[in-house]
Amino acid sequence: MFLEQSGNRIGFGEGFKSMTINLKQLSKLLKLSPTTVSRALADYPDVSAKTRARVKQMAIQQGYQPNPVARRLQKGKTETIGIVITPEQNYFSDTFFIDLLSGISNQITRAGYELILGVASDEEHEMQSMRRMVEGKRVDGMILTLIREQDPRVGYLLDRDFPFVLYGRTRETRPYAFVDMDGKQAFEKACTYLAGLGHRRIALLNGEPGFMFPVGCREGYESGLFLSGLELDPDLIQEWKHKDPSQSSYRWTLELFKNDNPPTAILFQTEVVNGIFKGLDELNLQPGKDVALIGYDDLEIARIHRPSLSVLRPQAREAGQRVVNILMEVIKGEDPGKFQEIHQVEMVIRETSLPPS
Amino acid sequence: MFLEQSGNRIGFGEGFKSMTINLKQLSKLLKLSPTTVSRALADYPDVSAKTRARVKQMAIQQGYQPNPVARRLQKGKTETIGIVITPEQNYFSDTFFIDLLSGISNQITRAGYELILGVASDEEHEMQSMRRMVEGKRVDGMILTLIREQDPRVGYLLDRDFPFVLYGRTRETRPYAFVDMDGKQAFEKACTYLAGLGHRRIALLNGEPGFMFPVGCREGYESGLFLSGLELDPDLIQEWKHKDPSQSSYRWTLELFKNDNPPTAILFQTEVVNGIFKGLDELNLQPGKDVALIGYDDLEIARIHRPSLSVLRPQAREAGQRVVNILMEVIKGEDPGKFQEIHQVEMVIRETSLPPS
DNA sequence: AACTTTTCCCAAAACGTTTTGGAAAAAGGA
DNA sequence: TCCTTTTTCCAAAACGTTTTGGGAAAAGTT
Repeated sequence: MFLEQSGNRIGFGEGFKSMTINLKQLSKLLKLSPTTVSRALADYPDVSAKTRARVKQMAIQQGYQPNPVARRLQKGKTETIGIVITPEQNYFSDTFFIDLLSGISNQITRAGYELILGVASDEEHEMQSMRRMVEGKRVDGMILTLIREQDPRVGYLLDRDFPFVLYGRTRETRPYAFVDMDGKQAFEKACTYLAGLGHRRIALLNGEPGFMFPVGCREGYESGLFLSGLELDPDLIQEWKHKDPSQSSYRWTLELFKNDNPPTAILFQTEVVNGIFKGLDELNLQPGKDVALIGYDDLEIARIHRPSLSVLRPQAREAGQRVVNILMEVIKGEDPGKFQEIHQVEMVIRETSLPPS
Repeated sequence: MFLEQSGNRIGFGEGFKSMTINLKQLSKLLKLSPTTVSRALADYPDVSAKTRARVKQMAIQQGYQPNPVARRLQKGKTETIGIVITPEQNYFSDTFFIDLLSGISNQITRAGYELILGVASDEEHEMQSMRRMVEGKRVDGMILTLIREQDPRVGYLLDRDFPFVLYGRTRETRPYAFVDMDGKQAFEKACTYLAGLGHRRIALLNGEPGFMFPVGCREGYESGLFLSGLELDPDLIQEWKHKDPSQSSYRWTLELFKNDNPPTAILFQTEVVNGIFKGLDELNLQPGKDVALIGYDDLEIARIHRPSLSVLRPQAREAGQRVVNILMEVIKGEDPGKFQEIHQVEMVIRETSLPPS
């Protein structure tokens, strides 16, 4: 009733004619069964060294590569990891995120997996894109970034026992796997460093509330003040908006110096350094000289600007690789609670962290 | 010899237990054959309206979604599109690229396809990542960006008749599909506009040679000068480097004004505006007042800066959507040569394009 | 009533792998 | 020599769809 399987078909209206060989054809060439060929390539011990070598050589010669789709069906795995990004939040354009993505992508490729990308315009589409991946059986695991304090994605994935790893943390009592930067320790370190230089009025221009990262920054800042015997002044803490980082940070910079007792140093995310520079410029204050600055993230601008910006430098690439390695373990069935990593952040002292004048 | 298929298996050491129903289970519930259920869901005419409705309702109620991996195997398609990005070139961090990616991703999702992402550190890994996708049968088509004048990727894909679409163009005689921005027309427009304001010395700070985009920019610039009856002065054309855009553009800005007869206007890619601002600042020249500026790409900085930057604004999102629609046609077997689109670029006049003082 | 056509459904094949459960052949042991 | 163990290979099943090629029942047509 049906034609004998012919391997390569001539496309009817199909642009691309596959030139590649499949397992059945390869096994015919070798006068072996598909079973044996498959097992030889997978280094099973029940195929003799001689035939294994013969199979491998022929496979290379013929350029054979197992069809990933067929393998996925048989293995019951998609061999695919999903990630959803939200460009609206002016986050994706940071080089640190690209580094993270780069680490993730390379490690995924190394594992023979695929990374599929969703781009969502807002929180709702972000969830929708993730659900498509999860409920549509399109991925084996998810990577989440830009974590909020209350993050519905985490609850969603925990509820259905779906493997995932956070880059960051959230408020959630159930155990889950994450890789996070130690923002607290970083800001504490920066704060005590500045205090050690003699600064007494240190300001914090923090990220938008609702996200988890600024929480750690603030904790570190407060702890740093405390350790240095400085008092916390609520007027010296401001928050910029994700919607327009430059604009809001610019305004807050001006605001900070309306204070009767203005700061001599500012801690912030490097992302908003342009707004700060602009504000200081307008106030005729020299960065580094009149006001010490330490930013979180070592962006290009930090190195290029004169004076160059002292920064806290998270190792995003390494973190990305860890995220993937952990996710692979979780997919294998390991307990996610075992994988909770907090990475140290190094401080790079450049030209904007001098003692107060 | 084998167990009757049981649908959901209990995972042994597997983290995630699929809670979803498959076609066979759904058909059993409906007391229909899998064939009929499959055809009902696909709106084949040979299933009665009544059962079709019944099937669809049950499918929704049970949350049935066909397993994409199984469908791909049967259909002989991966339903997947590949793209490789190279963060090193400081290109990926531009919002215009994010817009492009956003358009691409949304349109791909709409088609029920997947977007897989490769991140490559250099040209060699870029090719390697693409070959993995193509030769490993992991995608049905490729999207290429950041196109070089001589681009080996294009020849590679043409040679094996693999579907692809360029965002941009290259030097290649064989027909291929592309969507490009009309950089030539854009720069011509900006140039004649400035000339119309009375500018006689207009400089071009162009992108790195080797890439295709700067070629069009220069053509448009030269054509704009010609149309305005202005002579071309090679001293007014400089090129910045992808490696460090800010630094090189800063240096070239200083260089331009060492000229005996310095420019009164500069055309450039907005990407490097920080370098230019810094250079002008150092020369005590006010942007917009002393030197007119028009940048290509409407980045955040262009809107936020005071004075705000006049720009050429490519519609990256729309272009991304077109790239996907075209790629779908090419995958279907349409002649790629039919799809060669050049999109117009609008000019947004803001505060940096005044007549010379 | 006896054909012909249309409507509606389905069993089996196919996509290309990996895994299962032997089985034949070779080697070892008495 | 005969039995046991080890080595080496393989046929068939399974993954979950879609497509193929009917076929039975219902509806029209003479």
